[in-house]
Amino acid sequence: MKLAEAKQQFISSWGAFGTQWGINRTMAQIHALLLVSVNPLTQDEIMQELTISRGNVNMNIRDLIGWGLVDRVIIAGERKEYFTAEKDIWKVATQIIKERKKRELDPMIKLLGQLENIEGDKKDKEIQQFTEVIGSIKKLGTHADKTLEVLIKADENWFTGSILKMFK
Amino acid sequence: MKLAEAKQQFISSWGAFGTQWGINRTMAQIHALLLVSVNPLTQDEIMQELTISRGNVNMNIRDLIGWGLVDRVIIAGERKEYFTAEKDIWKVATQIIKERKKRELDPMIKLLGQLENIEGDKKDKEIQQFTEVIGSIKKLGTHADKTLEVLIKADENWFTGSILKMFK
DNA sequence: ATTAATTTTCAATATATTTTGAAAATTCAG
DNA sequence: CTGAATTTTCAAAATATATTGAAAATTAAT
Repeated sequence: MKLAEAKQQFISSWGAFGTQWGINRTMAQIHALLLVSVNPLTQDEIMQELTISRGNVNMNIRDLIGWGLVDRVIIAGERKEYFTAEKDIWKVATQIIKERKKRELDPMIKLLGQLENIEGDKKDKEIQQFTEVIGSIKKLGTHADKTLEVLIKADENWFTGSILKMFK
Repeated sequence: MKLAEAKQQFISSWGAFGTQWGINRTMAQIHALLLVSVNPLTQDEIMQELTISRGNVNMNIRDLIGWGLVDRVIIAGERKEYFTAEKDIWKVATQIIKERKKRELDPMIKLLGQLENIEGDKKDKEIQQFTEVIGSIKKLGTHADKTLEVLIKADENWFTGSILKMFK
């Protein structure tokens, strides 16, 4: 397979993959494009490469920066801003985990905590089952939370082998 | 908080939570409803409870059955079908993991394998970086795949005991 | 075999999400 | 400070996704 074709395929598939996980297709595609670009790109280059509008690039780039996956790069003597993606996949993964945990898991656990205390007869079958289900989801969530916490803090070692240090 | 209110809140939040993870809101809500229902429900009861159409209930119930999260229940002497959800949250979680792995992670790893072999000069910076990025994503994916495989096969001790050891 | 109850399908419709593009805001060189 | 280059915003338009509801198919009782 030729490089250009493979790049296209990767960008397109990464976008589709993201969609299945609740991530905006274009955001995933921009991320993919920056992952396989050796040099930082400008908004115009991204527009051209993916044939999408300026506003779309701008908004999604900002989101990606918010997710900590993309950085602005200032190139001396250049007026335009450039953008680059973290190439160390381990860092990318932990960053995504960290953000989703913060944005979604933590609030869910908090909510479940609020739903645990139900007024009424503790012997009531309905109440019993409800508290049981809520309690166990919360427990599972809390476990996952702690596990991910450790995972994020762990160093790259368990992700066996050395990756991509050359591009940093 | 009253039970009815808490149920409502749980169903609604579970729906919103699902949405963030690429799961149809209604499907998540039906699942939540069945999770907190002591007895199996009919399509009509689900329609009423969530104020959604018959077709919607039917399609999403079928999806949920496809995900292995909901079962048809035959009640002797009753013409209508009843539906119930697995209440053991550990089983629910492993089932979801298993399905998403099969439906999404495995195909992605397969694709990455195909993108790894690029024609051309192996010394070319573009080609080098591309193969490096694809390779490392594939490696991470494979690692996650294996980890989840073990997780799925493990019994509930993972949940109650300490999953954390693995990453230390 | 008939028919009433129930489930399933799917084209049409409604809703939610994403994208555009031009105007406004900002930045910075001269 | 001025104004051209660049970035940002956001209402309107386009697209994608979910939902409806009635007709068709299936099921099971008589």
